[in-house]
Amino acid sequence: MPELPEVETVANSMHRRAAGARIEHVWFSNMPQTMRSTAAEMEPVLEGATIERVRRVGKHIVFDLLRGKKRSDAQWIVHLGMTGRLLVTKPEAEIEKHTHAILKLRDGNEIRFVDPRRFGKLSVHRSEGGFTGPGVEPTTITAKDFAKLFKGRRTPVKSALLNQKLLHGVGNIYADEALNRAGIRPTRSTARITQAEWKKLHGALLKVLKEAIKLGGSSVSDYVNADGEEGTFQIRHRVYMRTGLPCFKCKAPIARRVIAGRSSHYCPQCQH
DNA sequence: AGGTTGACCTGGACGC
DNA sequence: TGCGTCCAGGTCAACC
Repeated sequence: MPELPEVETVANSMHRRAAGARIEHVWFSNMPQTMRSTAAEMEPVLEGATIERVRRVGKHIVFDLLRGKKRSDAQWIVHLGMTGRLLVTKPEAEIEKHTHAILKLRDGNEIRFVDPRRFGKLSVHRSEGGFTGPGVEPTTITAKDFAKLFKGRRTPVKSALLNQKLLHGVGNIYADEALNRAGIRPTRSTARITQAEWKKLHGALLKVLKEAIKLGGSSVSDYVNADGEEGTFQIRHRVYMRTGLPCFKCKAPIARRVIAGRSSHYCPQCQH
């Protein structure tokens, strides 16, 4: 499900519902692949802590915690993978298949992590400055720094956009949508993109991400926010999952090609 | 060192 | 109805 706009929507809705709540008890499924930290590492960090803030960093959801009145030295990090959902529910709500974590809150609600494909990850993070993510934030980077990020690389621009160590937060949908709006083919080498095109791509990416955040993200199959509500940006998709359908601008059929193992959608006439 | 591929998972859609 | 194939919002380790 989750790229920057979806993760931001989940983090914000989770913050609204759970900020200030105290965690009384936690439970984790017996699925070691989902736990980047062990249950034994996470339990003492979470139990008895108060949720100070929930926010997005890249594609990660960061829980800032309080121990009494003091900031905890540890943060709880949730990565939704492909199909992860982080929900606030009443305790009597049916426990769905593939539930991997339940946090019981003092206010009576529960935070639940549900993830059928188990590509999601739960972990504890400890460091001086807190969790900063693998790369740079696409929403705040300047056009100049954006172009600099990709300098000296020889890879399809699509692969570069998906590289979380450079920009973090951009995934398959928004990479395709930004490239379409900038008129650049996903197969183009980063080495042969002009300054003017970098500027255009930066602008297009920013615009697409902002608009998607405003619409609560894209619900393609099963993505929902912490309140179980779907996003609506999928109705604005111009290329993603529109293979063979006519381009909205020129009517040419949208093409699909696999780049870096991910299907990439583009207009063969509008994107060069 | 940087770039690409396949593995990790479940489940839904589609063809026969 | 069922079975086989392909595909899906993401990362990693293992190769070139």
